[in-house]
Amino acid sequence: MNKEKIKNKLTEKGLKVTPQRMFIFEAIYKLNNHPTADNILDYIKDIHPHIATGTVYKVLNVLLENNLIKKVKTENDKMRYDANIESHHHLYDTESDVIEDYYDEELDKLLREHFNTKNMPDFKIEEIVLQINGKSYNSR
Amino acid sequence: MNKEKIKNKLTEKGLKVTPQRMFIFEAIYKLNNHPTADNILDYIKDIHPHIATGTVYKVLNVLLENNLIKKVKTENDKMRYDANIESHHHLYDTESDVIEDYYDEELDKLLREHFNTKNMPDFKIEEIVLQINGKSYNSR
DNA sequence: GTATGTGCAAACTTTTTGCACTTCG
DNA sequence: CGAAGTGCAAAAAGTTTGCACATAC
Repeated sequence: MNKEKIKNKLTEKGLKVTPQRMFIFEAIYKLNNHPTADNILDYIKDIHPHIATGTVYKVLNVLLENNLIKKVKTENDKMRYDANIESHHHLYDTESDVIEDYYDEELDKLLREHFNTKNMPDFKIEEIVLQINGKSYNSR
Repeated sequence: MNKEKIKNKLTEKGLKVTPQRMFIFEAIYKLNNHPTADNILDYIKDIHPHIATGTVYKVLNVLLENNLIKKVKTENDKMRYDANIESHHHLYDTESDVIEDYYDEELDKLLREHFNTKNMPDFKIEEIVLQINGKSYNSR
């Protein structure tokens, strides 16, 4: 995700393009492992020591309100942010607290079919997110 | 869930049965709509005004560590507690922040079958929780 | 030029901690 | 009786807010 694209995303939403917004938004892409506000703050403050904590939170909230990023929460964990706004599922490693994105079109199709036949008159589904808890054996 | 059963659950885990633990645990059952710590505190303090906030948090953490209750988290929301430790899914009303439990054996079977055929060598699944986001039209 | 955004510090909310005292088993 | 639990108040985390100043458009 390059600077030009990030700039366009801000402009499309009618948001002013400020340096702070640019590098905070970039940071979420770079820290692609569902960073916490704290991760983002650390990363940013290394490069731009003068940024205010309040500004980072304000920018995160503006990006959230404009659907440019998402929030992710898991049990035993604080709020995290995700620059990946496509619909996707999460593999959650219960030991390390690492969240990995999980895509599975076949599964999504299965779910769509299941809930189409299922009659749920009281609830209008907008989105289904699977949280798959377990242990990851990734060599990292 | 009666007092005797709650008492047994504590004893089985080798936990001392104190009045505080009894009525905090009971409160989570009674406030069955995935209460926050704050909901629990309000409820308890009405009946037992002398209980300390710290004690409630300590008891909640003891119950969690002993798998007697679960935590539930959603985006845009604070931590909640759930006395229902059976595996189940959640219908999350994005407008009202209400979480309803959702059971669907057929769906669980579908998921089991799907992930059995799916080869995921790097990940050992322990539990799958669907968060179904949408709008509830429940007459309440 | 003006609406919008930022920096800063203070405040707020939620949760944890340390320690003396109390209670369960 | 001794280990474990509770009460209290202080502190730690995480996040929000208000307002003067700065900047994008």
